[in-house]
Amino acid sequence: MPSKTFLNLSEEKRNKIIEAALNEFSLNDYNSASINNIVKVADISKGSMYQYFDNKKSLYLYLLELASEKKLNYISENIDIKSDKIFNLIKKMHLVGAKFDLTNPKYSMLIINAINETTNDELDNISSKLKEKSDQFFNKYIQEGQRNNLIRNDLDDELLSFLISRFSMVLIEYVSKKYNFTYLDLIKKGENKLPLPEKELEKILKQFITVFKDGFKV
Amino acid sequence: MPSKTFLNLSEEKRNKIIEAALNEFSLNDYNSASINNIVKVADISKGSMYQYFDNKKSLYLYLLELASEKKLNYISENIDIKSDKIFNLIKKMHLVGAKFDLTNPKYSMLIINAINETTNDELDNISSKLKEKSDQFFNKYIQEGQRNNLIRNDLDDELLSFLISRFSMVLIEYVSKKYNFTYLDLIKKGENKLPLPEKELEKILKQFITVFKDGFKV
Amino acid sequence: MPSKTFLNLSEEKRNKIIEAALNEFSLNDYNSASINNIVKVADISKGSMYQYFDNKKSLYLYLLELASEKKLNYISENIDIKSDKIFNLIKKMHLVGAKFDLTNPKYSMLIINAINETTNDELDNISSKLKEKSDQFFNKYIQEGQRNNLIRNDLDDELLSFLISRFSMVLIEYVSKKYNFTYLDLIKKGENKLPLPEKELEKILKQFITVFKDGFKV
Amino acid sequence: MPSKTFLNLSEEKRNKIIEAALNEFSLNDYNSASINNIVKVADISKGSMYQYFDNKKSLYLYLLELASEKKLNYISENIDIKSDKIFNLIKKMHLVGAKFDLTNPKYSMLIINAINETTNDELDNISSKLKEKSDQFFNKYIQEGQRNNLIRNDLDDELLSFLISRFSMVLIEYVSKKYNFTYLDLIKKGENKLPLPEKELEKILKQFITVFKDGFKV
DNA sequence: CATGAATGAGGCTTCATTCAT
DNA sequence: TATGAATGAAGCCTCATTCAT
Repeated sequence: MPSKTFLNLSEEKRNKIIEAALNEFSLNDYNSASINNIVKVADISKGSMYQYFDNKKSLYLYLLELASEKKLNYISENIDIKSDKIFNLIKKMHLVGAKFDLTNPKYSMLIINAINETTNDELDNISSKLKEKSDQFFNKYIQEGQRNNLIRNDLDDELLSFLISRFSMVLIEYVSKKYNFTYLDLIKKGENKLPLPEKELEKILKQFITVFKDGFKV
Repeated sequence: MPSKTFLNLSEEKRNKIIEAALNEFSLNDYNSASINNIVKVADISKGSMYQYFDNKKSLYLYLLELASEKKLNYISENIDIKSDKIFNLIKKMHLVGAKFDLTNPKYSMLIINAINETTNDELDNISSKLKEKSDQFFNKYIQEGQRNNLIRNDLDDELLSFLISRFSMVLIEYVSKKYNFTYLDLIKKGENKLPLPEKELEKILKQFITVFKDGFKV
Repeated sequence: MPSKTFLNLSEEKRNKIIEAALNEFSLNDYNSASINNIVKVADISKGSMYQYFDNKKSLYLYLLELASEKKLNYISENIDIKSDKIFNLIKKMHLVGAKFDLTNPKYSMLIINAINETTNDELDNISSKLKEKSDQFFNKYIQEGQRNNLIRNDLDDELLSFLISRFSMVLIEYVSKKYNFTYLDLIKKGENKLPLPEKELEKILKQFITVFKDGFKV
Repeated sequence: MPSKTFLNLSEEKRNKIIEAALNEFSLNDYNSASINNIVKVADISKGSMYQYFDNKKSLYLYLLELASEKKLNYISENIDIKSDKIFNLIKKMHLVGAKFDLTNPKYSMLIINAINETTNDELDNISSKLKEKSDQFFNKYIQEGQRNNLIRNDLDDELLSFLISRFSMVLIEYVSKKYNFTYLDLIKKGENKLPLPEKELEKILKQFITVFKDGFKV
């Protein structure tokens, strides 16, 4: 979505722009985010911004793509898809995903905000698309689990992947509630460090997986 | 939150205003919703609107209260809290909740939008408050279930209620995905009728409950 | 300026309205003062206010008249015009005037604000009129002093009365600066009590009179 | 306070805007002055104005600074501080100040209006600040006069400078009263020319100084 | 005589985008 | 390629006043 001009920019300048835009779009929803603010913070002219990106939407979608790519890369770099049993695999996916979110709160928040953009016509259902993508990602593993008789077959695979997918989206919310911090704090502080010991994160995930595997009942 | 002036209005006029505002706030997030639009549709002057409500926020919170009240009333009228076993009770709650959402899509969408207002400082964390309230509502039943040894005690009750609570928020999303309609359609058409047979709704819920009760595993 | 209706009101109600209006007009200049606010605080309907007074200006001028009258009464009650020598008389006038201002800050502030209304066409030069009135009041005494050879005759009597008159308008400002309080504080606290010992007020006035009588020079 | 954008404008355009704003703020108090009016007269779009200045206050403070600077420059260019005896110096200061006011009525009126802004919280006590500055300016000379035994030491130097300072603020008022013109006339006509012979101005000032030096008494 | 609902003009401000240089 | 000045629609909100009941 960005012009060649943008891609030819020095990395430093490009990053400054991305950083400024990321900040704005992670702290505001699409409509409330302001291009004016972004160019001010990035210290570039408005004309330049519109030479790099056709319009607000284009910039937004580019950032979103960047964030998605970054997250996917992080996950695929930190997980060994094949090695494990299904429930362990799912646990690891969530663990790695959560670690990405917590150490890249701006990117993560951007994606969350996009998922919340349910009413904005201008963005052609970006929210639905993102959710669908996530649902389908998990669906592969669910189906495989069912084929291997590790996951019960009397339940709709779409339902199961929907559940897993949605809960991957609120996991951080639970963690932050339990450990008393907010995304906003993480974003404002700057990032990089886990706000809780990894062991604790794993404990929570273990419980999550137990629920999904065995259910609530005694 | 509304002034006496508003409450003294003829019911017809009051409803026209509520309807117009509801429409705007269910189709747009808080910032994007426009008072100008609302007064145009309600066919009143801007000055009047501001004699009814102190400001945009006040109108919004009033609508939200209205919606919450309406939903709670609907649920308490359609459910017999005491009569049932825990998992049946939860199933019924969700069934009734879903029925409300599907037959009152504007009110429902308003609440959903409020839950998505995670970035708007002006609304003093309305999203968190709503979620917290829902979490605590379910927590009571979870704790009771644990006391009665119907729900396992080795899992954090907050985690379990968090899961149930969040699930109640996305249930309709799954239903609409499965039955190929969208909230927007329901809102635009006008309301009242379930867009799918109640039996089907129950079937879906039965599966959901099975998952929560027994888990994914074979 | 008020209607008979207003004058026939119970004293209590009338005072409530006056008090509310006084508050608004002492804390805001004419344009910024809001009838809406006044009726809200006075707890009467807008319709009533417009039955008591033709319009904003009419209410304002009424209050101003009230304040002027009150101040003049206070002064004439607390001073024995004839008994004294000219400079003593002037000193006493200022002392009494200052005491009125400090114990009736709302009325006083209203008058000060009116004197500051130099740009508002709507008020037909109320500021000039008030100043002129004050100038002429002092002019009588200056002329008499000159006739009696107590005040030098080589200086324009208008200039001298102008100086005395303007000084009377800023006296409180100096006092409040010297004694570290503000009109706003007095108004907000409620009134009645001198914020400094009367002796101190007299000391300041003694100096002032010395200046006017004998000048700066050694 | 203005943006670079504004400073980069052609002098012609910049002056047109300043002129329009000056007009509005000299003829109206802060609250009553209208940005809408200004942009209409200056023939620019509202959006442009807000690219030049952050907000109304910023524009206002810029004009005020401009006016203060212009007046100070005028005074320092037309007076030889060192050469004179104290009372002569004070007379000259007032003469030069009065000449500035009469030949730059818009700037002068703007400052006077600012001094009258006693009730507006938004302007953070601009009135007090301006007065204090003036008081302190004169205080230096009063203190020096006292050190050199030209001004009596039995009177509070703050009181003396307060008096001189306040009377510098009303001098023009007396002149215009005596010579039958108004600021408004000067502003509306355009400026530049003294509305009375300089000799006459000097005569008035001579009397003023006599009062301050020698007092009223025979 | 009291009420209070209705009004619409006008207030300040922000916005995404364009285009001549 | 970069710039930054220009725009005008739209945002929320306040106001003094009127008039039917």
